[in-house]
Amino acid sequence: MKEFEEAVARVAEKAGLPLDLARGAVAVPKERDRGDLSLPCFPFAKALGQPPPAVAARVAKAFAPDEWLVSAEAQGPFVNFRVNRKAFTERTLPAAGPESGRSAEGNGKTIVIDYGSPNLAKPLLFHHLRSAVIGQALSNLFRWRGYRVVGLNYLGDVGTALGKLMVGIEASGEPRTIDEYKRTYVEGSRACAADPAKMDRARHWAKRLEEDDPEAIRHWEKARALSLRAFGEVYDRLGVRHDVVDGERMYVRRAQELVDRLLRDGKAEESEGGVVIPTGGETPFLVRKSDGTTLYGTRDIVAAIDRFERFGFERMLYVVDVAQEQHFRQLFASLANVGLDWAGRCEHVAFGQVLVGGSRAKTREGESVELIDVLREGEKRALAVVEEKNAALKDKESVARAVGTAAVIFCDLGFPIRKNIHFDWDEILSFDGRTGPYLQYVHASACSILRKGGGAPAAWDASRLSHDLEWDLVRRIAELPAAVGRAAAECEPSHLSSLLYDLAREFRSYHTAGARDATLRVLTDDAATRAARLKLTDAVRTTLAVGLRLLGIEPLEEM
RNA sequence: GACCCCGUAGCUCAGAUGGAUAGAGCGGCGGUUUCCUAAACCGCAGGUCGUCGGUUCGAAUCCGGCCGGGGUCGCCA
Repeated sequence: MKEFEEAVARVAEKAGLPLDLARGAVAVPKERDRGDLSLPCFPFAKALGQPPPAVAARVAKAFAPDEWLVSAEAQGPFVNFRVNRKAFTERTLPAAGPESGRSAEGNGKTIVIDYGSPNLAKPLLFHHLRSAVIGQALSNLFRWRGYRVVGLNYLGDVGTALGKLMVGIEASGEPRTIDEYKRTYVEGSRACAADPAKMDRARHWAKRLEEDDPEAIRHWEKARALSLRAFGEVYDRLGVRHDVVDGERMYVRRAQELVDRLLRDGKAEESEGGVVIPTGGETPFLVRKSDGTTLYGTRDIVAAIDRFERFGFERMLYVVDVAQEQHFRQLFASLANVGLDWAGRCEHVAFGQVLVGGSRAKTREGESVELIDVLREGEKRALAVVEEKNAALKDKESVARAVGTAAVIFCDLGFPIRKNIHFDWDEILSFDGRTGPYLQYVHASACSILRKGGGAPAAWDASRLSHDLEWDLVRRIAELPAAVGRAAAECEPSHLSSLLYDLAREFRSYHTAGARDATLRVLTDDAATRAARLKLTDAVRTTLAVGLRLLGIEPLEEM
């Protein structure tokens, strides 16, 4: 909290150190029992011509207790301060409400987030999870910071994959259900792999679709409607929502027009039978193939322009696999090179890949697992645990579904997104340890205490929270706004998930300490202590709930 | 070959702006349930932070070389 850090800086100033340098030096000790705030004195040593320990001693000597700080102790080259716990607690706990971490920093700014990007007529596979879940968390985080967010799903709805589906349709007739579509696609895809003539046929269909051939469009429309329904089932479970659903096909015509215009304006040039945009440092960006058709990258340029015109964004994030880093570097360089001054507003939020047995899961070889199957299996396993642990619970099915989903989501958001994920059923669907279900569990146990204790009291006395375990929790709760801010600023939800896990673990530790020592129980006999502890428990509960919702995980009251 | 990422405990990974004894989870071993949810908690074992060098009062963190792994490198998306 700002006031307390400022108080430390002012002590340093009193000792004759430069105020702005002191402000930047204030830190939180890594070992929390050393103190609440610290001042490493190395930066001042040179300016004052004194060794750091001497500076530290000098600062400690200049200290006098005030309403913010109660003690200062020089320990070697550091000065460690203890804050006025009562004052800090009285500010922290009331702030931990349902609006915790919210800010207005993004007011008036629009951010477009492109996440999901499934392909038509193909099921969502496990590795599609990442873009959707990370993108949704970023949407939530930026909305919480006051931005207007446009969550955009950009469908892969052109290209030879669609052609392969058509080949399947020609062989086995028009599919009626999603499962039939899936089978038809796989059949068509296999046929094309085995027979070059079929592959040509698929390319032919793809071209017809690009040329707005009515029959091709009719198939496309049906495939689109059914696919969206199938995607919707998965997205609903994951809490993934989009504001806009676009697709590549809407840009095919404009892509050709763009290439013509760029050629006329001298922004693009012919090369080896195709057309490229020079990108400076990067490899030239191919925007038209020698057969005259455009590529997805061409459509990406048109899409970016279209989105800028439609939404007037301050920033646009592409939440896409790290393997496409070079593509996006080329894309952004191309946007800049054709003279779009807002090119710098586009960013690639790159996440790691899903590995199966050490190497990348490939969609085409069918190595990956269907996402819906993972979610169903998670629900099944969670239901078995619920039956075992809490058979009397009502609504077991929906709890099990929430728990299974939480496990899957936390695999994506519990660690820095750039890390690869090793696919393993038991790892993905683990409910033990540092997992989504653990966070739900701790939240549920806090809810349980509050139910038994009659909820959070209106009046409470912060000085009753005198135990170190309680102080740890208060400090942790105070970190939420900064964690949310940093998660959004760095597009890194794990800054938030890490804090939630630390908070949950410390609360659980506190909770079980009450089992060994009855004087530490929240629901203790002394009314004033009980009220203060209930307030603390409620702040923990609320902080977990707010954080989990931002991650897209449902906080459960019972499980 | 070029460019990008990565290398921390048996396994999977945390360690923002360089700072005081490098931390979790899983797995292993040993404890804890007449007590607010044991999906938990407490304890123990386990690390030359790939390697060599540099910058610095101080390096897992910054810079360079090397070794090892992954990714990408215009006519797929």
